[in-house]
Amino acid sequence: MIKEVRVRFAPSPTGALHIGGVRTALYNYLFAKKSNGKFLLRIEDTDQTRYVPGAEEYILEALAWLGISPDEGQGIGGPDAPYRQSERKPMYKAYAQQLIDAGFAYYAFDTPEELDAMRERLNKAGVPNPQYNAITRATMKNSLVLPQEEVKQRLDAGDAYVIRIKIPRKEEVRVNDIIRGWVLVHSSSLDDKVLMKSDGMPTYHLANVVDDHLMRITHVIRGEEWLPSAPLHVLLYKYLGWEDTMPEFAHLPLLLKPDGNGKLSKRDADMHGFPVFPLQWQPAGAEKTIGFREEGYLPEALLNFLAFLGWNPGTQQEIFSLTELVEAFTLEKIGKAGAKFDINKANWYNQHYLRGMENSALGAILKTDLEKKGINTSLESAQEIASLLKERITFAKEMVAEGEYFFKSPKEYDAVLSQKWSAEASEVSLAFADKLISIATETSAEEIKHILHEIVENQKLKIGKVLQPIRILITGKPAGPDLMQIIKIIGTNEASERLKKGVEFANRV
RNA sequence: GGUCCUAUCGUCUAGGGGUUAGGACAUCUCCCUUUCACGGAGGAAACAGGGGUUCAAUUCCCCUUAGGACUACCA
Repeated sequence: MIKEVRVRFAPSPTGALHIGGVRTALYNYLFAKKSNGKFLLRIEDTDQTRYVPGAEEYILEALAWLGISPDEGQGIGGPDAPYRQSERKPMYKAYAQQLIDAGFAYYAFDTPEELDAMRERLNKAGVPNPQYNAITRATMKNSLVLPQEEVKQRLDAGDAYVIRIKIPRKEEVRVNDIIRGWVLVHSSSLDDKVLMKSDGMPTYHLANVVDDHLMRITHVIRGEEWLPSAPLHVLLYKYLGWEDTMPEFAHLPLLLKPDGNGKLSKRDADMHGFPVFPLQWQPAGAEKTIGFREEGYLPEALLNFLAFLGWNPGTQQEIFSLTELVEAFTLEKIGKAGAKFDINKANWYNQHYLRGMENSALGAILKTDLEKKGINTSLESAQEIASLLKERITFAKEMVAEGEYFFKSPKEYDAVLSQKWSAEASEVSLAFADKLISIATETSAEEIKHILHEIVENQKLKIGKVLQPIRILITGKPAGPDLMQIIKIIGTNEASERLKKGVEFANRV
């Protein structure tokens, strides 16, 4: 029987989920579903000082909004609960002890001051990268150099200590990455990383290896920033005796800022005026940050966009539903190089998916948006307006501003009006206004068009000469959906009034 | 500085020893339309540089350059 695929998304609850994290979650989800496996959510909250209330709920809500909720994990439950590392605290200690007993780890009693002093001393001596390693540990206060008696004494006395991994002096460590192939690192460039902190909590390194093993994770799919510590993790699997079941690794290319280089940050996003968080986020006492959801991005658009940032199916198809993504996804097709975050493309995807939305859905959105502005319309009318507007917007929320003229007579007229204005336009507008007031309310857009054309023909004019000025008179804007439809919707009386008022204005200027 | 990763149009990318180096976004032109948008047609636009290997390198190897990540008792 083939082992079930199990992957995890393991964010740390230190704030809102970054969009890069969202993509990592998405790839994990896609891979899990493609393989008929499980997608787990584990909360990595071993740093109690960085814990932010609400962050965990935020993560769950964000994944739910996108439709990539985990199968097991924090907030869902499952066979390996608890899924919050702070609640798994006792388990780590046992494995750390196992490592010490086997001689792969040791106690270190150095104070932060002593560590600083060591680094400073080494810096002065010209060592560019001071490390607690095979060489320097000989000069520090740890169970490798201190007399056994003193170690026991300190331990019994409750002295603060950490547990460090004992990195071998000379050993080639190999990591096989699905995306990058073999990565070789010499152990001499690694340092004796802390495994257990003095507060009794494990560090990420120990916790993620222990949990991934206990949770039977088969593939670790995470950001490239973890690649440098992957050799350490490989060593841990080996020292813990779990080499045979060690998960496979896939280190994802980073999401880069749109201009220049470097990891995409919130600052970059703010500068360019787009979100980095899926949902809005408001830390206690701080300012609210808007998210993709509030900005008006559709989940399917964001997902499609994100999926293509670093991955490509190898075909010409660019539009993929979540189900199609699952079907097409493979880790092998993930690229190696970082991808710049181009919000333009995201907008295009959004526009695309928006156009695919039902008028009824769009109409409902427009109706509530209007209500917020104190304007009431019927759902039918909102739907009709939405159908006219949807081809010319990127976000649903733009409908209110774009279609303002459906509800309000224009307060000002676009400057194009004065250029296009003429005695003929004035005459036609007035004649049209007169006609409009005399016809029945249920007159169709087609008939209204016919009436206008008749007037224009009688004057021996071309429609193009007068239509744009008339449009501006009625809507205030030089562009928009079919004018006759607009007139039909706002009503012939209203249109007539707007025309008269507009003509007066235009002739004055 | 050290370790590791990376390098095809402006951007996301396909491709791969011999191709007119393909697509999408953005951009430009034209068509459609009363306008804008949508849609349609077309254009401009790329293999970082230098060495190898080879009959042949954008593709394989090395170096350079550029960029990035990591370098905490943070994840």
